[in-house]
Amino acid sequence: MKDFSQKISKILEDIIKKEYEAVIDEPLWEASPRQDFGDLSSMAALKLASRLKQDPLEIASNLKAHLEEKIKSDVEKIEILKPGFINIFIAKEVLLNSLNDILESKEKFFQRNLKRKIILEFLSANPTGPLSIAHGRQAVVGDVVGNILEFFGDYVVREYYINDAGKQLDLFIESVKERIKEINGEKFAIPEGGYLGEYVKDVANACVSEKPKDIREFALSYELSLIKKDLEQLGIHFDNWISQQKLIDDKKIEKVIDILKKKGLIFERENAIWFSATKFGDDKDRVIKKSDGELTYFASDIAYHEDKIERKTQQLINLWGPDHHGYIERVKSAIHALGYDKEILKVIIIQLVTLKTKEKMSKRKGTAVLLSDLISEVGKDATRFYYLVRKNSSHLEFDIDLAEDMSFNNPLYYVQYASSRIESIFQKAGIKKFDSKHTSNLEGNDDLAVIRMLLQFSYALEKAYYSLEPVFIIEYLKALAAVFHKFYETNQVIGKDKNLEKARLNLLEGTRIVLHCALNLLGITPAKKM
RNA sequence: GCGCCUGUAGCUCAACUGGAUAGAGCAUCUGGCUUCGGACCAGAGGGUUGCAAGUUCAACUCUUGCCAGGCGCGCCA
Repeated sequence: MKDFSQKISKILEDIIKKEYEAVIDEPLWEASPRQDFGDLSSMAALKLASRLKQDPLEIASNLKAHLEEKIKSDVEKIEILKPGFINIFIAKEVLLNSLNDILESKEKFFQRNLKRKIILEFLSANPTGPLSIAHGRQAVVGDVVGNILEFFGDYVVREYYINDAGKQLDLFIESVKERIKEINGEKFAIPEGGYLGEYVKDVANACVSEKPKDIREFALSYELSLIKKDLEQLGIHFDNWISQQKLIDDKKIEKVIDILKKKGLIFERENAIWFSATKFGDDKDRVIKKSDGELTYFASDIAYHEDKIERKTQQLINLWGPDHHGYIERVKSAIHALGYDKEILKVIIIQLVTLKTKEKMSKRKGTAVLLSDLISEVGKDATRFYYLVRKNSSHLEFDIDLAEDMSFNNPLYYVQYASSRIESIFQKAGIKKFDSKHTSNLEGNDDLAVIRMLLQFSYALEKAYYSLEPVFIIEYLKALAAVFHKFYETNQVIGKDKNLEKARLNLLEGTRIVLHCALNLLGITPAKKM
């Protein structure tokens, strides 16, 4: 079917080239793989019509004639509707062959081999406290985006940038030191703007019992280990942990400042060193070295991005919180100034997360709602699933009651229930192997509807891949589960007709393959029993 | 003041980047269990897509101006 879709776009291109090329100066559509072939042919007719100021119906019927000639055997019928839409109905044989292809190649049927090297930086939360529910969304979305990219064959490096230099960490360490004094019964005072959360006392207590030589180092690794523990709970793994302090120690920042200086993009004002960001599209010039001689966060971020690009990377993807959107142009202008294409960096802003049922959470005094509390409340799979149900740019309201609801109101259960039903039938049928020769016995509308839905997975993946929006996988899973439940309701699998039974077991196996593939991409374990 | 996100059915959200009668779930109402798991399925009602103009064969989608909510505009990170 993937081939079938490509076949049709190829044929359309050829027809257009032959018949209409003289009047078209630019390509009709970009080679965007995001549409199915029906839309593609309709678009061709409608867009041609608007370019040529001709009747779209006429163009559509011309295209139809050519298509019918080229792909007669693959198509049941082609129809033309009102303004100029072309509907292509795939022949049964093509559908059945596709199912057999899925049975044979499993998830490889849907994979690609794109082989871009991508550095995916996400989360990068300050190591000054436990992860919040907002961090959780960034972590899960980042992880799943990575899975989707890898599924299409990209080489993905998952990277966490540790802000272990600068004022925020200093303040945190000061706060810890004051808490240690408190534990030791000494006079103490949390500094202005310092950290007041209960968790600061946990670190302080650990310091008192472990007596580390370097409190700063100890507290930092203590917090990082808490973060890693939360991530482990969610099944998330980072390939690289990049230390900001190390970039400073390695003189990487001096290096990029030198480059910029040679380009005449650095100037001094009010005892500080500035970068002329406005020359590259930013709305203000930015400080790189403060008047007290310290480097800014921005300065090390320039060095960090330069470092990432220098690692022979074709694409940088950063996931940031909504408070960083003003920061995008700043970093891009620096990338541009260093002589790279600023489009190498793609930033995804992950919008805020709120809780619908806040009272349920076992909130610890003085802290925001923690990711770890959420995970222990609803579990890994539900946490991951509900973090993905909205577009990245939309606010997410996490409904804990719904996530815990053991009923069909809960879309995750709806999806998992489909998985359990399939497993249950397999068990009852005692099936071990699937033979594609039986597939030809499928003929009912419901059977074919399931196959069509299986093939739609390609388009869900395309959309998710090119938009970097995992939500399309979720939407697809819900649609697949709905089609399956509908099939299940009116069609018996195990029955007297053994040939049909074997054919339908093949159909269920195809469904299982796709279901598992989609759930695995989301990092959710498919249910066998519920 | 400037920038970003959001506004669609009573509620929570879709709508494949300008396409076909704006669709799902919840809630409401109706029907279906001697059937592989009813944690399901079939059906009904419910809309001036925040408001107002504009662009064209076609606008939830693009442009402009308003209205409402959220966030950001540091020599913080």
